[in-house]
Amino acid sequence: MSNVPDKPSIEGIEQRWRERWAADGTYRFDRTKTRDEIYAIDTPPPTVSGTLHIGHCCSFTHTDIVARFWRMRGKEVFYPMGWDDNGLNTERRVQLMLGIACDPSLPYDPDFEPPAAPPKDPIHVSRPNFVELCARITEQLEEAYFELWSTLGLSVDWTQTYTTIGEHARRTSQYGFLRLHEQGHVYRADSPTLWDVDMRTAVAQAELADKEVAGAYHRMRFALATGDRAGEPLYIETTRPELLAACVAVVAHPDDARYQPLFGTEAITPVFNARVPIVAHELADPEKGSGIAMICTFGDTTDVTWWRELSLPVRVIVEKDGRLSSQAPAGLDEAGRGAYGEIAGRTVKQAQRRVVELLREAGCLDGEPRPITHPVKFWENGTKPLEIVTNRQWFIRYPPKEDLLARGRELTWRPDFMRVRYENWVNGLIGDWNITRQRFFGVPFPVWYPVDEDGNAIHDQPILAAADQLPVDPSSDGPDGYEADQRDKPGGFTGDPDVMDTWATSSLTPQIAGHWIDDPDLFERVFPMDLRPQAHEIIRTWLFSTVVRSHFEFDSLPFANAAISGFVFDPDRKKLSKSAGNSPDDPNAVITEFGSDAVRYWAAGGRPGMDVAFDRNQLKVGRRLSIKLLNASKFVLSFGEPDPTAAPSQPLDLALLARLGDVIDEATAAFESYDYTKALERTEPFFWSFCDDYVELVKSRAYGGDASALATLRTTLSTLLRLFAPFLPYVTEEVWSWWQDGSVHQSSWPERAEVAPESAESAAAPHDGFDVFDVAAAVLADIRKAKTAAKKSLRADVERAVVHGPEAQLAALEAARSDVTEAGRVAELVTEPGSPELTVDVLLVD
RNA sequence: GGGCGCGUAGCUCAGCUGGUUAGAGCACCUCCCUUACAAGGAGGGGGUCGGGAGUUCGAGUCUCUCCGCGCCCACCA
Repeated sequence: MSNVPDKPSIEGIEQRWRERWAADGTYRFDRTKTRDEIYAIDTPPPTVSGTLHIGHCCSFTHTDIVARFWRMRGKEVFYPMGWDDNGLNTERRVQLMLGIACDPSLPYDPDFEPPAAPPKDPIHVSRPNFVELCARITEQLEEAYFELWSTLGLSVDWTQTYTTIGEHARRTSQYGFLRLHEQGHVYRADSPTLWDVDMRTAVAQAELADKEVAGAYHRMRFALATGDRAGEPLYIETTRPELLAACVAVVAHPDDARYQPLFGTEAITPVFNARVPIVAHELADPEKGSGIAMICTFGDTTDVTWWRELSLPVRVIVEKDGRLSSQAPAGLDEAGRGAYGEIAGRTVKQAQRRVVELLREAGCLDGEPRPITHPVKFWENGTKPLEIVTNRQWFIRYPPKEDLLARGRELTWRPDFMRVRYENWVNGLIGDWNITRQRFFGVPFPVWYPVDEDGNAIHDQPILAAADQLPVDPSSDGPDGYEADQRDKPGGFTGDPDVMDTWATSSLTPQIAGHWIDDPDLFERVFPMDLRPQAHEIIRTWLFSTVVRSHFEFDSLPFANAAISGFVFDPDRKKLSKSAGNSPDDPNAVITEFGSDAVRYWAAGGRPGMDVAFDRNQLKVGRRLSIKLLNASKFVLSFGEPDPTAAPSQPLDLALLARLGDVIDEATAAFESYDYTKALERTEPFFWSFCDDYVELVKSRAYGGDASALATLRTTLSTLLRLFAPFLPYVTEEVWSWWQDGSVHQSSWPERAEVAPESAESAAAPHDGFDVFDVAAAVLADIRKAKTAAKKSLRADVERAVVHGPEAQLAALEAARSDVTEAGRVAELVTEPGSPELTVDVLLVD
């Protein structure tokens, strides 16, 4: 065929075909299809504030492989792409990249440009400037992602894109909030909240990470104030002496005999001299420290539990900026207030140092602090330990745990054991979902509050935006019924200053991508979706929150299958470096070196849920496979087109096709259970065997124009290209274009019946289970072995080959006799029945 | 502390409901420039399946236990 190049090459095929696919709309979604004809994917919107690395290529390739399979299988694939540019991570990224910080009190400067290099001290900019710069940075990053995804060959419909900060997402997110409010699932409360003092925002339970940090046990002497033992010392150990002034009680386990007599009496704190009750609670651990702990408002989440369950007073000293408040807390005597004056306004760290000195001076520090390391809660991307402050926050009330667990069981997890992560998380839920962030680059709450005559916001009478106003920014838009100049005035209104956490929006990705609020017809065609591909570390956030929102809004799962991908490690089993650019795992560099198909081949080796090692070997193998496909295809096509009426008839050909039929069945079954790796593992060895054995065996007939051979070669090639197409979209498309019309990616997935009709199968395996192909290939291999052992070329002539073996195998060999003698250059082939094993004696011509 | 996963040739991995001498690719060694491909081809050596115990006629494959690695969760005094 004339379209076959003389020297086929994989260089540059990415650019050529991605342009062609874009021009042809090869992956365009046809929305006229109905739900049962559609395969819809809730694509993970990558965090564009992150850095591209080869790990991204891995999991996104997995999804694309699955998408391509279902498309060929006849489904209309809905494959959108989002960019997660919303939220705290983006802000942090932008602050670091540009060296800026947001100060909402500053006026907008339309001419502000950040310096080329980030300055040492951050430049303070207005909120509009800050948001603008966030948008600018994310756009640049999104472009880089788009380039990479396109080059990698993701069959995304690029007309179906969204960003989690874009207008459509904001509107959907705000509408979702209003719906929750309407249904009573959301409430506002003043509550102790985990707080990042650097970013100055609340952080949700789902965003926590423990870090092991150095600390020290300080053994402090309290004094008993009441009861029989008044005046005696009481020793309490703490890692946070700076919170001593916030101590509201001391607590021991109710069964702890050492402290039972003290319950109900009071103690006096050292230095600050506050009287605090001695209480009992089963969360107190007799094994830790001295077995009796001080309860502070608030040192950790256990303090919150104690404070809540024991109805203790509040004595907060840590402010939102991580410094101690200027006002001494209640309950201190005059000396105590004096002591507090020395730590007021200091950072937590400075305060700790000073409190220890004060303790020592007062003789209340028993011994020296004992250094330890212990786990401390951080925001997962933060650098300072979280503090707990009280603040007014919006919460989503979780559905009952039983309902959530039932949803988890209803969902098909791939692999199944990932369900446990979800169940662990659900079972460990504490409190409700705080969706409030005191940040700027996020979706604002569509809420205002009336301002009373004294100028105070009335927080329990929120004014909600109307659905048709959305999206609103309450800091610039006003509520219906008010004039703009009434903002922040007595009798006027004020906007809710906060934004929603990123998951409050990301939990709506099916609704955003499927256009729930503005295209119900589309939404009905794609929801609930078929597939949610995602990483396991965000089961507790993204997957969980999406299930919650769908449960509330639709009383259903948001998707039927969750395909959970593993991590990518570098060859030393360490996590991949995050540095982009010149690192060895920079995806663009890897693609340039090996080709997109090779990267996809490597990625395809990672089963759902399994960690994947970054392995240049596999990339090399993938590249080799791609090149082999080009060359083998060129060779097969070089024999010319068979007569249209030609059908495979020779036993060897029928045997090959029967085996191909098996491969189709296995690959199809594997794909249907999302085991794309197995599908590839079945196809690949068949292909190599086809090249090394079958093609060698039929060369002679093919050169002679034998119709059976030519038909078999072409049928097999067509089938192989389609079996490989989900994995190697470029090279298969390239070859397909040489001799077929249209795109291989729009062709149909092969079926056994096309290659191996029943009649042919029975003809192919007539020899007691020994098929002709196996035997012919085995004999050929023995002949090659003899030539190699004799250090001869494979073209060396064989004078005589004697094949010993069971009659059934020899009969199978007879069916392909001339193919074997031609391929092996055997002058005389003799069969000797009787041996239990197939062996070949080869006599070479000198 | 609880849970999940993993531990098979130097490396990356297959080995289904237990059953003949444990497989593949890469790497390594030897050979072959053969008219699809030398960024190729043909062949070869190499593992007692993390350790131990058990069930069984028989275990890489089931049970228990220990060791190592990774991850998730957990109330940080």
